[in-house]
Amino acid sequence: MRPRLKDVAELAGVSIKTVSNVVNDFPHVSDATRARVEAAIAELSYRPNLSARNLRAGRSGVIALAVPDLHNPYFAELATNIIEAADRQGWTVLIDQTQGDRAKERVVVSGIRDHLIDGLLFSPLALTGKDLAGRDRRTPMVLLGERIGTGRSPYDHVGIDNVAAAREATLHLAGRGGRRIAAIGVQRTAAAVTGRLRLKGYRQALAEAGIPADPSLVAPVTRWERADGAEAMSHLLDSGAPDAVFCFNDTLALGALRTLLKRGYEVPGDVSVIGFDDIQDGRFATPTLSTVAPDKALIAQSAVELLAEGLNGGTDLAHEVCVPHRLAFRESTGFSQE
Amino acid sequence: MRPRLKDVAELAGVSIKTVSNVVNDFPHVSDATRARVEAAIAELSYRPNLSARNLRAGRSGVIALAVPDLHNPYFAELATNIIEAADRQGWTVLIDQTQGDRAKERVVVSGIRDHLIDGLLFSPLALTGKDLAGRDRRTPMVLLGERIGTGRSPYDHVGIDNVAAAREATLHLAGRGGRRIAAIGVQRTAAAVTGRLRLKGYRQALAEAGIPADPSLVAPVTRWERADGAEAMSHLLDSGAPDAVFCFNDTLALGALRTLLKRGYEVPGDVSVIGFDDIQDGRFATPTLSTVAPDKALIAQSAVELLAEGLNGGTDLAHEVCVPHRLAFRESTGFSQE
DNA sequence: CCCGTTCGTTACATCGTTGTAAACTCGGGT
DNA sequence: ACCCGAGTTTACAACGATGTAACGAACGGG
Repeated sequence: MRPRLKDVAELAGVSIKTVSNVVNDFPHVSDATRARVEAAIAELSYRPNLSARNLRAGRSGVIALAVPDLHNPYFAELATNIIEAADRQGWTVLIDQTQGDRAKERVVVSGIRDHLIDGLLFSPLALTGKDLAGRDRRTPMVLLGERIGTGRSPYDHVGIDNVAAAREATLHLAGRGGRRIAAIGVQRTAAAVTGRLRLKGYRQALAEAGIPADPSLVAPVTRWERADGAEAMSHLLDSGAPDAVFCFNDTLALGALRTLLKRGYEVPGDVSVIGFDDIQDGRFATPTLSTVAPDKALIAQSAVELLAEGLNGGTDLAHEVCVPHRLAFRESTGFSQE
Repeated sequence: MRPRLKDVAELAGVSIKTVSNVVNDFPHVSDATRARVEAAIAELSYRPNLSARNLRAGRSGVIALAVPDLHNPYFAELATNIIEAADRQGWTVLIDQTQGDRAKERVVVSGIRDHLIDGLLFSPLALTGKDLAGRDRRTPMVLLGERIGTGRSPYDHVGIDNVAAAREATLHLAGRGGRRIAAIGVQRTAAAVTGRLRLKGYRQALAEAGIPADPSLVAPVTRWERADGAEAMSHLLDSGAPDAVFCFNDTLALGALRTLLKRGYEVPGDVSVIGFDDIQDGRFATPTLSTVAPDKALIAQSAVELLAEGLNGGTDLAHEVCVPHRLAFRESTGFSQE
């Protein structure tokens, strides 16, 4: 059996509470007693039982991160950042994968794990405002990515300015002489908020650059994965090749790149490509991929801080954090460095 | 406050234990009582407190997965598979990132989380047999990837036959006419077992194919990341280009590919490339990357099953599971399909 | 020399759940 | 009418840690 406080206490010849006091670094323990207890702890290699401690404290020291899929490099990188940020707070992160499936996302917000976790970082894809409405608010939650529902949400939220970022990316393509600028990534589902925002930014930029919007240049996809990007690019090429493509994320862009090169187009010679997310893969693709780079470390840090605040009572007002982004210019839009 | 069994019991007018019996689906609860209790549970939206339950049961329903880094697509994909397999067992997975850092790996095996987790799936990079020796064996552990230390290990292990796989990959390159076959991925650190095994397979294949081993074609790296692959490839090209390259993982291969294309080499025309791991990125690289494909789903499934067995007492004998692999032939070695 | 103070240590109750064993209810057999 | 046993329900004691309040010892001041 694992040693308990009681075992240590007996070995050291003191009471259970004194051992507890030593373990928790409480004052008012004489040096002699402390030394004796520490020796006993070492001898038995005692470790506090977290279940018991959590039961007593009403906390578990574990937070959950719910993302669609770790295969997706963006979420894998985000998860890494969040695990690091949580570590600095002394928290352990437990990861839930929802596959962007609405039913699974509902389970996650429903608080199925409420007793196991102190807080939830949630990056939803398919959820609507309604799904959130009935949520039991005893476990704090911070939303990552897009806001959900209309109007004021009672939940903290960390995201980036998608419209502005998409606009800048598109303007960058236009600035390089793009006239037939395609967009890959709109989705049909009602919940695809991010895609709609990026489309909005894309359109704003076209208007600003005085380029007429051509609906045939907006390629829909079902998911945001390489295969979808590849396929969408294929369709675009079949119906009159664009001279620039803004992909709503890097994964789509890598798929598109693949199709372009396979079909003999030069990038950025014939077609420039820019993505979104700044995943590591893009930096080593051929050509290297220009992209919108959100500050992922800051997203993670902010989210964890908001959660900490929510745990300590926090304010009733929901916070909105908008994390800055920058454009990373690489070979796919004619730059050689970075 | 969150409702407890006691609150439900009072509302339903029964004892605490009866509620507990209903919650746990015990027999010998009359239909009338059951209905009354269930109504009370629903009304208060009661959920069992897992800390208390775990304290009582001595289990937590959580297992830990320790990997070097989720950025690394191989581990991200493995993690996904493991989370799914664990889910089927009713377990939640908690992820630790070690960065391949020996100190952090030591912390992981030392059982720092022993009270929080029921078991540990561990994919070590830097650990040696010594580090494992002192481990407290009360929490079962399954090693993923390479075996550690020499001789019989007391731990379950799931891996693949690296020597055979590397041999096959190298023979494939030789079969396509490769004569100057390079290898990228050996590491200097003593703990880099996987690299040594793959090197062994590479050498076996060369011998078998009657190709003299040329030490200048074996490129060392510090880590197994894209940048390292790119740099190693650069050195190889500077000192007399090879006509084929076996990279010890796909990430290295993607980096090498990048360098080759950048410097004007054709793949597979001038140089064939094969990797190891079958990460998704390789399927959409240009050209698509041939690779050794371990059965990741089976690795995950086997590991989780072994852990389950270890938890239920299990046998004292350590299990060795060798999961099959296959070669995926793609464009980087002259195939167009798959 | 006694008392009040401070410091160090202790016993006890408590967190929410479940296993054990005992108690209770009720109908049927004697 | 009474007992028995199957079927239900209950009280109580754990699981291991920690907050509370109280205790004892040592010390200095009056």
